[in-house]
Amino acid sequence: MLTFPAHPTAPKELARRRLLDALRRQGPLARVELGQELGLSPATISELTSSLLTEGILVLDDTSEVAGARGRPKQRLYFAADLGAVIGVWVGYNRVELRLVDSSGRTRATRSLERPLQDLAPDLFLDEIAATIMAFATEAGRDLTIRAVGVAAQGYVDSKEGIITWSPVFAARDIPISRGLAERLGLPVVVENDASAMALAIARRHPELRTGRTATLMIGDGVGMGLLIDGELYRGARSGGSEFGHVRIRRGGPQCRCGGRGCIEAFLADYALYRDAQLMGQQPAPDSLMPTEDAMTALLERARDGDRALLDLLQGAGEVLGDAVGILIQTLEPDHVVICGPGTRAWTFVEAAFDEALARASIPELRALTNLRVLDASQDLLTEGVIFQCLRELDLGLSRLEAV
Amino acid sequence: MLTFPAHPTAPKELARRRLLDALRRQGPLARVELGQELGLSPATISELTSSLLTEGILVLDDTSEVAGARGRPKQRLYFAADLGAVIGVWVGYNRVELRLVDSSGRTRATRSLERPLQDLAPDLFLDEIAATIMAFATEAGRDLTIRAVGVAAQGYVDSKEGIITWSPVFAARDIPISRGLAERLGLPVVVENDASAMALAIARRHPELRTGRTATLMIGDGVGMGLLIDGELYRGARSGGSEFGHVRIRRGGPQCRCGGRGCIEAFLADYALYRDAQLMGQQPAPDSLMPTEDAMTALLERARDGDRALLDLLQGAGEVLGDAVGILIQTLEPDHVVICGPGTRAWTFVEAAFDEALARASIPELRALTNLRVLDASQDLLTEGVIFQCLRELDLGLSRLEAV
DNA sequence: AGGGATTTTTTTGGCCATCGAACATACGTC
DNA sequence: GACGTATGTTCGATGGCCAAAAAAATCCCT
Repeated sequence: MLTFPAHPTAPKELARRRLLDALRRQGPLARVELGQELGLSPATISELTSSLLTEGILVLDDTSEVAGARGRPKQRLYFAADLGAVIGVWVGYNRVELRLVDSSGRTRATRSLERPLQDLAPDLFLDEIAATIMAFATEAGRDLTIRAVGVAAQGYVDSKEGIITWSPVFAARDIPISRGLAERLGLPVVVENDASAMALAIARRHPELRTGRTATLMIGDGVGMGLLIDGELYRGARSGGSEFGHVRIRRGGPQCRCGGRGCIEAFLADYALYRDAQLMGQQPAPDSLMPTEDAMTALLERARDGDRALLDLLQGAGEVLGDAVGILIQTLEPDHVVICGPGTRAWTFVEAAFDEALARASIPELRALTNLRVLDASQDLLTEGVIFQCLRELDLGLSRLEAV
Repeated sequence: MLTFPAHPTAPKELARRRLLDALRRQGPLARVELGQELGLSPATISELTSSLLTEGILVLDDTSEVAGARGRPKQRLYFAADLGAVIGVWVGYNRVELRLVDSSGRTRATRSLERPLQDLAPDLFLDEIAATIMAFATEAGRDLTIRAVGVAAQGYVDSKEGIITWSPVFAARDIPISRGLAERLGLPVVVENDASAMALAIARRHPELRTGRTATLMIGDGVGMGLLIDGELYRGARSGGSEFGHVRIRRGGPQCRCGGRGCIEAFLADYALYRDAQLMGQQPAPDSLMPTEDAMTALLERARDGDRALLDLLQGAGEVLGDAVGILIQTLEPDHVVICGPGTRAWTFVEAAFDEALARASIPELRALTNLRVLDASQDLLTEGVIFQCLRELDLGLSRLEAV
């Protein structure tokens, strides 16, 4: 199978789809809860779920028992684990993260590879990725049928067409990820901007972020932003994410990977901090390679030891971040702003300057309406987010009714 | 009546509401067109419309005849004109615009008043506005029942609660417009940010702006931004609009009305241009009052005559505007960006610098996805936009079924 | 002029998704 | 062990919606 099933149109299939999607988004739910969620009567829910149960699509979920309540206990329902699996892939500058999750959402295996891909031509790039996925699948998913693959990548992604239009981490442009991988793997492929994937995954863990507007700022290899409106991804002009990291926040500022100058990313991303720190220390400027995790830990260590110049650098980064969040608040007035990613590891050294800059860059009345939080979210969530989207696409197929 | 009717929940009323809303948004439509729009069969549409016609809510619309087509001609339907009227009010720094529109959307009267309101205390402010509306209603709407009032204002508006939380043009804060006017007028009141109202009105005239994301930048007394997603208003944290004009785009830039420095508005708004032009001409800085329309025309005249300093000033404004649109594109990736408002009158002197700045401030691949247009939209649209929202709220009442 | 051709609108009969109400079930509690 | 409470199921009935057929209103061609 190469493509995902189409959206159902028949009324009954639509109801099934809404029910399955509610389960996917809200986790295991009892029938009464589904009824409230979907605005349907217990009778209708009972009919829908009984067929889904006999078809083996749903199962009773014993793990999430709520004891101590009066009355007949709730029976929570969730997806069966034997409906196949999906693989989520995050492609970074010189690293690839893989995750295999079964239909019930349980992670079966993960893998992390150091593998520089940035200079490959599109075809070779696709060959490499496909081979990596295939190897992972045969090794980790022996007993499972792989149903789909999700890819999260930095940059501007057209997730409708499945193309990485432009990415700061690949030399090639307009890489047809979906088509290319689908041909090589014989599976449907979802492509998502990595910050969007992160936003989705975080919202799954924090239900309060699923109502209203949540802007999730991810700082790491680059700076990305994912915007959720009532838990659903806001998609830009071509179904892509946002390139908030390349908002030019300082005129004539430092060089950025995108070719511009003074982008937010050029102050906050790992490579930018590393580059500037090296320069300050009179050490030769590194070539454009990404710093290793060890190098960044060492940098943090220097800051902890009170390296004045480095602390100034981080303070400058905090200022830029404050201005950036100011722009977000003034432009979008989100209910929640989440700052996450590896870039938050230096938060203690950044916070003061951030607060001060944000105070100057936003109107107090508006700032007060926005709930700000800094999360130490692990990179694992990137693959989780795109896998979640994959599963939702596959659920469309499950909502189809078999002719009997 | 003080409040708007609640959203219907019964299935039939919901269908009526969807039908009426489609008519309100897409203008007069034939039954077949309604069927396609709503995904309902001709049979269902026929049943729904026949009752709406006998109830006198809809009428046949002869004005929009399409000749030359084969087959039986379409009968377009639209709202009857005798279901009452609404008044739309735009409250500016020292001007109030009024418009009276009947239920069929036809403008029956307009009025424009010079009336400084900015220094009044909330209660007096509400008294003034209420008196103005009342006078206009008794004079212009003699034969019509006024059903509701819509208010468009600059600043951060909580349109759910009907409060102007913060506005650069009023000294007072948290003005309870909805409640205050509803008490004084005995009518339900809609409050909307003025740029949002403008965005709605423009989208009504340009159907292509109703699909995808449209960011409408309005430059005039201040700088506002309204964001539409598939024709529907994006609402921030507290159902407000956006205060994009107070994004701080230059550190330590010129003073802004909001108290900050270097806001977009402080470079582009009429008062800012006027102030800076006066300063340049060695003339005494004007007090904080808004320039009159005449003063701005004179300014434009000086630019046409080749006043070097003034042209530089406008060029600087163009640069800021380019950077601002760059931020919009990088953050939201809208399908359309519309620049409108009185501030566009100097466009010829601004354009070159704008283009250059925008090119530097955005990634070419993303910029290419955004359709940019500059519209010479008149201020009249402000009242039209908020009236449109009023009518939609009132349509909720029409979608209710009478017990028979 | 008149008889298709074409498209819109109405009418009719029937289906099926959903619901209300009664019933069955499975606990805690006293 | 009876009662209270909440969840889940069964069954008959409702009514929103549709497909198909018919009617209506124009254009078009001979």
